[in-house]
Amino acid sequence: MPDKTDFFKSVYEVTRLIPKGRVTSYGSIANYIGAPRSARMVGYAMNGAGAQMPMVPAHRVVNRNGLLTGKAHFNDENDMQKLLENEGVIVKNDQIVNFKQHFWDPKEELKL
DNA sequence: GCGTTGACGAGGA
DNA sequence: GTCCTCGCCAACG
Repeated sequence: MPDKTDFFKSVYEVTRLIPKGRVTSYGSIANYIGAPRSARMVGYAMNGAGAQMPMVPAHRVVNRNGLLTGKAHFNDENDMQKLLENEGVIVKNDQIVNFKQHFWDPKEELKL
């Protein structure tokens, strides 16, 4: 019976499970952990992603639009795009190209 | 204790 | 397709 505080922990956990070269959306994560209407909390939880150990690959998490909305929260805005491109994800104008192709849904991939 | 903000998403017009 | 509104709930001032 996870406490409410485990919400953040669950977010970090799922985010770490994102395969290299794949991305997902806050809503998908929220939906997977049982908070389909609390996508904002996922983003808020990501606020401490860089403070986690090991670091949570928050750069693989974008909004449903495929837009790098959280880039501003990284050490350097270019880092997020750079990291994604380094993993094979093409980013153009702060937006992921072929987003649907790189999309990774925990509900579909992890199932259960 | 209260109002505002926010790395979002879904639904309606 | 776009634009607007509401919900969601923790953190901040």
